Amino acid sequence: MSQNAKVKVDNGGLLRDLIDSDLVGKGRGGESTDEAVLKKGPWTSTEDAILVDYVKKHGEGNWNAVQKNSGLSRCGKSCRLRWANHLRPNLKKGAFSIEEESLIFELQAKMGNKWARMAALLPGRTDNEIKNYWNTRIKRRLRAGLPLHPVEGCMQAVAGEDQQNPSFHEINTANMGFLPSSGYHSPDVVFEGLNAGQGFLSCISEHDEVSTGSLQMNCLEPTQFGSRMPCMINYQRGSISQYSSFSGKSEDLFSFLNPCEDDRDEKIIGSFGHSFSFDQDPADKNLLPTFHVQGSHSFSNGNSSTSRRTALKLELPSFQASEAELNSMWIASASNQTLLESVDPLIQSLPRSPKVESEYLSPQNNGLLEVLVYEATQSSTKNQSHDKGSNSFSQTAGDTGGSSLDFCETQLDEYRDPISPLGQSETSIFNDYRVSASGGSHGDQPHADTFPVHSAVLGLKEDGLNQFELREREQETPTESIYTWPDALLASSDWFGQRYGPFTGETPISDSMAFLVGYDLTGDYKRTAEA
DNA sequence: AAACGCACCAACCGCCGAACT
DNA sequence: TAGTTCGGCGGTTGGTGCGTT
Repeated sequence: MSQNAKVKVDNGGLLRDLIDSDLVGKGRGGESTDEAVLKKGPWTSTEDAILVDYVKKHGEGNWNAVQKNSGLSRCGKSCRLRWANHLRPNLKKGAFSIEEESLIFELQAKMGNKWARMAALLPGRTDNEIKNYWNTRIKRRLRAGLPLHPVEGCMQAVAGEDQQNPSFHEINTANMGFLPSSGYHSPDVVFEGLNAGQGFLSCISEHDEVSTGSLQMNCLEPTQFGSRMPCMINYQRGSISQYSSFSGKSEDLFSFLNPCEDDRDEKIIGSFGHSFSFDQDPADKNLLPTFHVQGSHSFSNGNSSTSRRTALKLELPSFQASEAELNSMWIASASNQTLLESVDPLIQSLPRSPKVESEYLSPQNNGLLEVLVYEATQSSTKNQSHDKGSNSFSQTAGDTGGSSLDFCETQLDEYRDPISPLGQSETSIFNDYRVSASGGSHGDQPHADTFPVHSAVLGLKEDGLNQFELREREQETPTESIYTWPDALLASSDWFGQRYGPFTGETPISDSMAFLVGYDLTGDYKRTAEA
């Protein structure tokens, strides 16, 4: 039986068009052959109809049989791809929703380019779709000189991965979307002479001897933000110079922090993949340096002394950032009352709902999510509506029941597993926020200046915000905490404040974020800018 | 109006692992 | 156990439409 005849049997009338066309059974010379040259190129509606019809009859799978049984001059792979990406039911067409985009960021930061796995967590989306989206986004961001991931997202994700994989550099470059080395080399020393008020180190308490404004970032070049792990440094109250003894080793791995003016010759040395903390002995006031392997999440917050203390956790970018961008990042945090110190206590007070962490609080979302919000608000609201609970971040953690992404929770659990590095990566940012038991009586009180920003990024529910704000306004004394810098601050200082201009009530970002969290950010941003 | 660049998307290609013989 | 087949995955390419110059 000729191939065309077989086709007629399986597909009936559908075949007539196909037979008349040049799709089936024609070789290069146009003559029909039993060994037809498989067609390439775009699929026609006729071919689609044939494939759909075939799958309806025979089900998915055994794709190589499609060509034999249906007469489609397409290879099995092509059939499978066409079915999976375009013809199968329940495919979701159209632009990605903000919810989906944020999930893609999170998943990409965790998984790398595991598009198929991501697609499994995004109902109706295909791996090809996600891949295209990401690649397009990468191009756009690279051209704009923007990081592919929010800082913390990279850090946390890679930090977790690094615990398992001995070569986190590979993970970084492979999974985190770093710039190619041709454009930005990845030096061992990736963070040097950070300038306070310019970027990633804005989490220093105002009442510490090392104020935010006393830090100097001497060198901020894109090349210095190579594909490396973030540098995390915890220090306690006291001059940084006290810790200069730590600078002796592995300088090639260490980055340097020059605490400016009065401490210019003194450095905090941190290494990527590791962290130092300086635990103060309450008895002799000596600082007891401790070394923590990053990923252990055993920063000094866990066993902090009761003495008055301030801690800095420096989380350096593991990806490229333009100087201008970095500069802008610092601006918002240049004041004594930094964004970071303000919002960090908030994190400590965040509800620890896994759902919240997953859907809203994921470090991987921070930063880019704001951009997404911005872009979304700029382009259209086609994917969002205020009362569209299933697709809105304004919903609370407990309100996500209708979300199409709910089912992802189960599969995402593997990434939350506290044993899993992924799980750690997701939760560590929160675990690291601890308030000193003594000292300020209100150590758990967040600063009102910026926590709404943080909350916005983190997706806190409105009533929580108001509670925080009320408490904050009742107690204005500075907090004593181990400050960790969430990437949300990047978002607030850079993505919001600079890239899109100072926050005003009219900015699309503030509006959109207010929309997302049901909170008016205007006043908070104004305060921050004025600080 | 034409040329150009860019974004987006669909599809292909090569590799790999699992299943099967 | 080795070879083959098949399906899946990720990287890449090519086509198309749109905006800009």
